[in-house]
Amino acid sequence: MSTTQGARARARIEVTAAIKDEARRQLAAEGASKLSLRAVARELGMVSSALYRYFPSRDELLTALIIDAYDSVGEAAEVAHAEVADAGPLRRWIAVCEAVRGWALAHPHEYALIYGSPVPGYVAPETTVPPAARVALLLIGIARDAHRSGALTEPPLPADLHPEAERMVADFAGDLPPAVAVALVAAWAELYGLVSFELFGQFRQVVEEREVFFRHAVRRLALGVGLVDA
Amino acid sequence: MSTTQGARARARIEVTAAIKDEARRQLAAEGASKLSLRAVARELGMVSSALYRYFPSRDELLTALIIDAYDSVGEAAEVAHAEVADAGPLRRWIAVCEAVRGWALAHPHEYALIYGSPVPGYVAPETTVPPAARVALLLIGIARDAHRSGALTEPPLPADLHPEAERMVADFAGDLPPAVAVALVAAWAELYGLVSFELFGQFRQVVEEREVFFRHAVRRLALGVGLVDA
DNA sequence: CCAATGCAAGAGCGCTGCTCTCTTTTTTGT
DNA sequence: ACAAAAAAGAGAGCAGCGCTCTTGCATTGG
Repeated sequence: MSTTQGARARARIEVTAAIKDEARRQLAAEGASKLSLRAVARELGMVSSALYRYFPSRDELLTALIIDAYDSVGEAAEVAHAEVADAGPLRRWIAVCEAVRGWALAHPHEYALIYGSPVPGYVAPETTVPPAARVALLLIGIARDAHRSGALTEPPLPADLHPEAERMVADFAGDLPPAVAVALVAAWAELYGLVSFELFGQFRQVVEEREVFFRHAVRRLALGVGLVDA
Repeated sequence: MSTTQGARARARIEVTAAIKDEARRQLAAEGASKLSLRAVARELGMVSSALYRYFPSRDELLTALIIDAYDSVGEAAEVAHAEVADAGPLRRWIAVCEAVRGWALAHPHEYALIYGSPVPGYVAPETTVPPAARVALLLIGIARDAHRSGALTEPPLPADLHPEAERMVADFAGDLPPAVAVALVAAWAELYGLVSFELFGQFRQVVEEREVFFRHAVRRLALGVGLVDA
């Protein structure tokens, strides 16, 4: 039934994809704020108003690109992780972090779109949540495996964070120790601090050997979570 | 001579300030991308073209706001630090970090302007460097004081980062141990990762008790730099 | 076969940053 | 003191933007 459900439906899918492709091209070339519906339409040989049959607004188009970007960085991290799936937790952690950094350097504007300042007044719809969680799930998985195999030393946790930590465990950290859940969330945010500072130019004239610096920094993040040196 | 160097010069200073004030108002209200020269001029009762006598372009106006924002967060951090100047390094570190977070929560759009995605194609001019360094200098100063008083344990530093670390020390870290300089830079970036994730909504449904979580996280950052528990 | 639907096109609204020209006002040099 | 020069404001205008509305055409399903 879905094989050939009319030339119209097929054309719609193709045009939608073409719009996203061209929009992604412009995004990569000039950045989100220069992404123009009219320019996309022009490049595709259609008139601007026709584009509204596919995306009800510029924000909706951006949302589609955001989801794709989350999926793209998530997949890059998953692929890099799969390549060292048999290695120790520390090695896997570093592989995921370096994959995120590599993807960010290769797709700076898409990175800025998802981890930079949110478009003003724009609230990400629920649809973006699952793809956004892919990298985080990888990191959680690494910690969980380490925990199961005994290669995890619990970091300290102050008393006033116990309730919060328990909630995190119940919500998404599964069978991880609460202190590890808290440390993971912090390390996750700190990882993006490192990537963002490099990408947004804050390391200019401060860090030169960015590759080795990053590797060292994320290694220390892993140690902070409790992953032991393998 | 500079007391009354003509009504014209004084008027120019006042008008320039009024433009920046109104622009900051709009920035705080709607965000950088909605800041409009025409709207600023309208609000000030002038015509849009007149504004170009004071700022040659929208980007230049934004740059002025960026510098002010760096100074604003820098001063907030310095004030908070001065209030606990006699305390131990850890306490001072936490005070600075919490001041940054507090400022960011109070001025989200200005924070996004300086630490979010850079305006596409926009490269910050050299003028922005000194104000941007104020917070970093505070953190360096805390580490230096701790080092002098012996309250600093050197973190580990892999061999391949030694040259980079030496360069950092020569460039801006003064008499700090190289390993501390590297750890400081990383902690600095990680601090902004924590603040950005909270501000840009990545902690939604993940971290609820953001205040205590943040305090704990930056405390661990300080420990990672080598500041010892006082 | 024909009515209903989907889609593209075009015109148009109000907004934007920015430039150019023209007039008025203030400062400066002789 | 007065003319030349510099600075500032006003207004029109250009090209671009997101978005809406109406109109004609093609495809589709009953």
